Amino acid sequence: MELPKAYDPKGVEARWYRFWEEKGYFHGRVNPDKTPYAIVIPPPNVTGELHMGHALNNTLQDVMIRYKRMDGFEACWFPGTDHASIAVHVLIERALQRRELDDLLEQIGFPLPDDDRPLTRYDLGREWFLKLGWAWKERYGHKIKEQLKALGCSCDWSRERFTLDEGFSRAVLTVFVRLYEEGLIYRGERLINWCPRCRTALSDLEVVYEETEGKLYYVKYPLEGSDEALIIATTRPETMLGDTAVAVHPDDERYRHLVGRTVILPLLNRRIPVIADEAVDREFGTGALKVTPAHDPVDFEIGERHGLERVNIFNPDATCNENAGPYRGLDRYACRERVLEDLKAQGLLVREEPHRHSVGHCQRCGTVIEPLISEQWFVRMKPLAEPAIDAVRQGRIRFVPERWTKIYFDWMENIKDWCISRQLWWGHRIPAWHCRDCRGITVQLEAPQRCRHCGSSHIQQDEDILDTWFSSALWPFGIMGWPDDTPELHYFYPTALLSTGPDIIFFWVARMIMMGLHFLGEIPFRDVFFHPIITDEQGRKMSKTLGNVIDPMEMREKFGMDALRFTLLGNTTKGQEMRLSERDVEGSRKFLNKIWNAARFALMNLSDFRLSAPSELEALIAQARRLEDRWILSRLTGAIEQTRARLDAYDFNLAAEGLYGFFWGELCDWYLELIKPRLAGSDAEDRRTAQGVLAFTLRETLKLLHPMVPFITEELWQKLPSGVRDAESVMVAPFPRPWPEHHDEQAEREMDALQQLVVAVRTLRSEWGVPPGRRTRLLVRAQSDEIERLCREHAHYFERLAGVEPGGLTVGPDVERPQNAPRRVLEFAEVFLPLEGVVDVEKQRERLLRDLEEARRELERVRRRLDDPEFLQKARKEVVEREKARAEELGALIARLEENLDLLGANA
RNA sequence: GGGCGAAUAGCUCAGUGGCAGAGCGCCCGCCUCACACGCGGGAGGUCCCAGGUUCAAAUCCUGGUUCGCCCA
Repeated sequence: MELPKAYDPKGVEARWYRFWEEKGYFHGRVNPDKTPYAIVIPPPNVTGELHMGHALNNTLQDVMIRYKRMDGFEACWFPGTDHASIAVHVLIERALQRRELDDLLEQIGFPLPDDDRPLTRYDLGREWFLKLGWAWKERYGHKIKEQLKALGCSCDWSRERFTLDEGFSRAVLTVFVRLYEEGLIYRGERLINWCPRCRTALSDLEVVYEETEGKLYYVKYPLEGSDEALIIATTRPETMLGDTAVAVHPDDERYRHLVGRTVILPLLNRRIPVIADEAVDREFGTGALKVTPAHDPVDFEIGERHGLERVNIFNPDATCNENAGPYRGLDRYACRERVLEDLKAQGLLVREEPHRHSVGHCQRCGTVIEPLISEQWFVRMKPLAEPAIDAVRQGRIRFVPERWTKIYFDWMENIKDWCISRQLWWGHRIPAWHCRDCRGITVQLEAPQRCRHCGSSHIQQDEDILDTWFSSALWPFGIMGWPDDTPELHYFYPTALLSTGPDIIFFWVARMIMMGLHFLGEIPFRDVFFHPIITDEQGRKMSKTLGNVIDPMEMREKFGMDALRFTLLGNTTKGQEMRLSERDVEGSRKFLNKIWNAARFALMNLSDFRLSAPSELEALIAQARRLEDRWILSRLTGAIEQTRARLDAYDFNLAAEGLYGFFWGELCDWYLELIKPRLAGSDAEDRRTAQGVLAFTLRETLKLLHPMVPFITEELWQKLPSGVRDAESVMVAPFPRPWPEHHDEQAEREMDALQQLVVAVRTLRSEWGVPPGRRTRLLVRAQSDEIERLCREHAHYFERLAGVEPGGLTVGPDVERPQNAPRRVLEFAEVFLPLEGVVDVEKQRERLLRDLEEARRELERVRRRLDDPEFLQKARKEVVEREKARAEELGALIARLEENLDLLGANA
């Protein structure tokens, strides 16, 4: 069988994905004979495209699910997408404004205006907008799914869900109704975060604060019936139009006499009281605070405590309303300018100074948030949070890396009620009906005919929809068919793992835990893995505006998806940041090419290798006696143990690096090189043994690698001689288990010594400029019989790997150094490489001196330890023994180095 | 303002009490019959700083410096 010289992933990937899918390997069944292992995907936004964060997170999940599937679990990865209410609104509304959606609008039959003026969602109205949303989803919603497939994700697509689907929506509404009935959802007037662009309320989490260069304005508020005035400091002078008090700290001597007096609010000439409240920061500004309960969270609370009036001065789009008097109709920033001008004109603006402060912005559209009094729906979080805290505290749910648990506790223990209503359309409409007659609210699953309280038929459904995260919180069980009592829920819930970015620990992870515990009485997942955030080489977040985005699909095009996957895995540490560069992906491609070529070499040498059954293979390797065979099998079983342990601990980088090192550094660099003569040789039995060990090692290694690099491993698997394969696809082959009988410490020790000797010879050759083709003799002065025997028995190693001529090895305890033979001194042996021609004595002396110095330094350190009675007394016995042995070795090494230096002077 | 984390080779990072590591990059030599996406060899370190604990500290503790993230 002839394979191309280089691995070309094009075509391979799509072909095998289709193969797996058609075989039904991705499907997870309710199967009582097996232990379930389930993962639910963090649902990507339906209109989104695969970015590097998706690629990372879904690679991690795919690795785990493939690993567990191969390892005998009933694995099921539940996929789906999220309707992403606000994100979709922002996208669609922006496109409407640019009139980029006219074809879709036409398609759904919306009567387009004749001109090309920008459209808003209000031009369409709710019904048309929803139609447009679905049409949009139809057109773009498949993209991300196709990209996940390109990534290799082995999701059970037969279980795919969309959060706005009928079934899932029922789960969402059911949860709403039940929480309402339990008193855990209420409606009330509160100060909320308002996005004037999206024209909706937001939860606290959806506000991102940014440090902004602003100004602090000092404004005079005259005292009634006096020439005196209080000076307040504010960053938002326009909100003074809504002031209903001025507050000072009760212990502030400067102002104590003013408490209870009245000041005249400038511009509007409203009389407002001076009050005392402990919330006032005496150090800030003048220590006197203007109080605007309707537009500031702190002021709101002060207002609550003092029964102050709440004057809302803004419309939903952040223009001023009638309460702003003469400023009515102005945008909030224009209003600020006018207020400042007017204050200045009246001599009430004392001064202004630069001031850095943080300003809240809408997470989705970036508009500055307006704190606003408004009637909204809230979830009472405390009762839900308590069991969720316990679940993590008791270790029923484990966070990896562990440090995130503290962050979780901090947030959960100070949790605030959650504003869940949104004044948007794309989402789950709140199942509440308001009665026009009695003002009562009827909350139920199906649309009622009459008000539950007064029986009136004048009822109207609440206009608002639910926060997208409200539905996401139900994902782990909603995806399994809840509220119906499905077999999937019994079998796959709780899931084994949730993998996600730490940026949504509160948004999503915490809320899933709360909802899962509340509605199913059980945690939604046992482990939560928080992966690092991907940045560019300089540690900057990837963003379109910065232009530093690395596109996964482009990487696939250039290097293949396996290369991208392997790169991501190799960089998945337990840190919080992952710097990614295209160069890394290129490096992974080289590894894949290495795999390809090693397999190519193996397959070329296995073309005549026939087996009746895989069991015959195991019998064959069981009798392998040669050192390199025993060694590679021992290393293989070590790699198996290690890979399992590392994957189980979510040490993805270590798992990837470990396999990289085993495959390249051991299998390719040493084993393949060592068996070449046997494969080409005439000893049929020996050849067959080598073939067997090779076939076995390759087969098991492909399995080990498969979860990480599924495509290339399947491609190669299918080329294995048929008797070697123990499954029709590597994806369903049994994941390797360590073979204790393959553990062979002696083989590893011996091989290590031989490797050191070979490297020593190679180093000499390289340093002395011996041409690669030139063969030499080699003399080894062995420290022990064991080493002597080892060298004698494996003389062919030196011939094969170190350019030693056949029969050119001399080994013994007292081998004399020939003239003009550079040497290398190891701890257990000395090697001499006789070279014809002139040897550079100086070069040789330098090298020996350097080694000698290092050895002396090291011995000094070891001696200091051994001379210390406390060390001898307190250190563990094996440590002391090791140090003693080491001192001896080093002593011998130094003696030999010194002797060699003397000889150099004497006979060179 | 509060919290969390990081600092180790030129770069990206592993290493968590007992001999300082990997990949990439760099330098030297090679198309050696799987692979130049390769092979062989090499150079390169104040493990951020200062104290402390310990027989022993890159590793544990305290303080500091710088950077990153989260919360208010």
